[in-house]
Amino acid sequence: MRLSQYLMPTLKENPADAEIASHQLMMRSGMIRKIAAGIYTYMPLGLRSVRKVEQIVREEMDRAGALELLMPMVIPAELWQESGRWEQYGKELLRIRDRKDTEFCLGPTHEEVITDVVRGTVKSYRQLPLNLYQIQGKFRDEIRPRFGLMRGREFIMKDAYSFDLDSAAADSAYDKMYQAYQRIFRRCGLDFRAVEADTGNIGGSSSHEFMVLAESGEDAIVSCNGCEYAANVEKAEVRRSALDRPGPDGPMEKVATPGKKSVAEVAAFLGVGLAQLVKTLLLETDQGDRVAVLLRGDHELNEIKLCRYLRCQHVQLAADDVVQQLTGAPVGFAGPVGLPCRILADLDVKNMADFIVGANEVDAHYCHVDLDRDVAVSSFADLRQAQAGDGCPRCAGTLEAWRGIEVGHVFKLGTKYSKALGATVLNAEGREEPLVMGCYGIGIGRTVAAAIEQNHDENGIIFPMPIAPFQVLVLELNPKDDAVREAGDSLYRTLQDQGVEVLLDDRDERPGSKFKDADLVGIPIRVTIGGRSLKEGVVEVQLRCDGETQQVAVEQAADWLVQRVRQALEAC
RNA sequence: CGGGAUGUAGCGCAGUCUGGUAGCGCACCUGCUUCGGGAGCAGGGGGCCGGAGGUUCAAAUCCUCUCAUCCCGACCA
Repeated sequence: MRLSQYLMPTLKENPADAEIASHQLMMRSGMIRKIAAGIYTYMPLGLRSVRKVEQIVREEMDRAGALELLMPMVIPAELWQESGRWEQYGKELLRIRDRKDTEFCLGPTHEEVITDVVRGTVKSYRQLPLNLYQIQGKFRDEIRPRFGLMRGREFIMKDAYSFDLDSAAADSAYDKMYQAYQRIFRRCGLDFRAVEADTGNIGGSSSHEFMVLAESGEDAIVSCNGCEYAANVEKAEVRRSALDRPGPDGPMEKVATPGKKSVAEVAAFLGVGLAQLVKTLLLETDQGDRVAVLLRGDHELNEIKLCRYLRCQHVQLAADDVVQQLTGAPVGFAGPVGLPCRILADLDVKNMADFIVGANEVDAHYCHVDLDRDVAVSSFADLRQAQAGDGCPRCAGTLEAWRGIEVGHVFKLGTKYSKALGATVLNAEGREEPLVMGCYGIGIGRTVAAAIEQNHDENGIIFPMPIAPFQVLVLELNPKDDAVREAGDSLYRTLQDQGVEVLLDDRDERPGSKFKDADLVGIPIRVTIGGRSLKEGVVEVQLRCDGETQQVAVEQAADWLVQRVRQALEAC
C-alpha cells in the first residue's frame, strides 16, 4: 500500500478524551475514530490489526474443531424471554422496537440464539460434539464506556458455544478451548495469565479468564509465586492460618474517638495498626435483608463471595439512615456489640483477639473486645478479597497482585440454557437429554488495545509482528529524488511479490514528519531509503522494538527483510 | 444512578467573570525557499460558538430547559 494513496490521519496531539496509552495511540495513529460514547469506526489501519487478530482466532478455533457461523445482531425479545434473561439482564441490554412495535434487543452475547439454532437442528447424540463460533459486532449499553476499544459499547467479539452429551465430554470441550486460547494469545505476542474467575451473569459452574498483564487493566488478579494458582480477586481464595487465639487483655472498654470514622483514622488516632481493628459493614441484599459483615481492618469485602454465601444477586452498603436506625449512631461508628441484626464474619476475624470496634455511638469505639465474650457472630465464611502477600490456597507460596485486561473468558455453562430453551438430543438409549454447554469469548478489539497497552513507548506503538497492520514500512526520504523513488518503489514491489505486507511512505513530506509517523504507527520493521546511503549502495533498516539500525545492501534488502519477517512471525 | 467538569474550525485551546457581531497553534490550499527526526516566509479557505427558548438596541458571553462528551463514585463506616 502506498501511503500517498492511503488514509492514515495521524494526530500530533492527544485527543482530550483519551486517558490511557492504547486509546491515545490508536486515536493518534488514525486506527480508530469515535462516533459516539463507546462506539468507534475502525479506520483502514486499525481494521488491518483487527483482521490479524481475527485471523489468528479463526485459525486456532478451526484447528480446535470449531465451526464458524454468523448469527444476527438483532434478536427477538421472545427468545430472551424464554431464557428468562429479558428480565434479568438489566440496562446493558439495548432494547428496540420495530415498526410493528415488536420488541427486539441488540445481542450482547448469543447463548439464546445459538441454543435456538441447535435445538432446531441437532437431534441425536451422534451429531455431537459440536462447537460453533462467530466473530461479530456485539452491543452492550455499558454504564460507563471508557478507554477506547477497551470498554466500548459496540465491540467485536469472537464467541463460541460447545454442545455435548454429558459433562465429561463438555469438560473436554472446555479443555480444548482453554488450550486454543493459550495458543491464540501466545501467537498475538502477549504477556498474559489464565486465571480462575467468577461466572457473573452468564451463569454456569466454572470459568477462566485470560488476562493481559498491564497497569491500566480494569481487573485485579492474584497469582501464586510457588505454583500455577492464579485467580481474579473476585474469586480468589486465600490460605487461612489456624492460630490459637489468645484471650482478651482485659474487659471491654469504651474510648472516645471524636470525628474518627474510617478504619485508618481510628487506627491512627489510637496509635495501633489497621489489623487490630475489626470493621463492621452494614449491607442490604436485593431481597431487603440486612446483615453486618465483620472484617479485619486491613481487609476488604468481596461482595461476590458475600452474594454467593447469601444466595442473593446483589448487596449494597446500607444507606445512612438505615445505619443510623440499626446502630443508633451515624455512619462511621458501627460495631458488632449488641447489634440487632445477623452478623457474619470473615474467617480471619476468628483468629483475632483484643480488637477494636465501633461502639454504635457517635464518637466512640470499644477496645479490648473479645469475639466469644462480647460478640454474637452467627457464622464465619470466606468473605474477604485476596490481596498481595496472602498465602496461596493451594500450596505454601505467597500471592502476588497484578492488574489485568480481560481479553478472553471461557465458561462451563452446564444445562442452564439447554433446559430453559429445550435443547435436547436422544442418547444411545433413545432417552432425551439436555445438551451440556460451554461458552467461550474473546474481545477482538480489546486484544488489539491490550497489545498496544503492553507494547508502546513515548514515541508510539511497537506492534508485535503477528498483529501489526503492516509488517514492513519502506520510507522514501525524498521521493522527488529519482534514485530514491526508483529504489523504494522497486523494493516495495519485490516485497509485495514475496507476500510481505508492506506500506510505502512515498508522501512528499519532510523527513521529520515521516519518521514521527513511522514511530507513532509502530510497524515492526522500517526501511529508510535516502539519497546518501543509496550512493553507497545500502538502505537503512531499523526495528521498531529495539531501535537498532543496520545497513543492508540494496540488492540484498528484499531477501533480508523476508527473512526477518518470517523469523518474527515464528518467534510467537 | 449520584457528584464534578466541558461543549467555540478536522485536532488542541483562548475569548464567557465585565454583553458590542470570533481568535490562536496545529492541520488544510497556493507560491517561493527548504529537505535525515513534526521547516521558513508570504498569501488563502474553513465556524447557525452543542440545541431550544428567554432577557436585551445588541448574546459565544446573562437566565431557563435540553442534548452530548469526559472524569470520579456507585465497596470498606
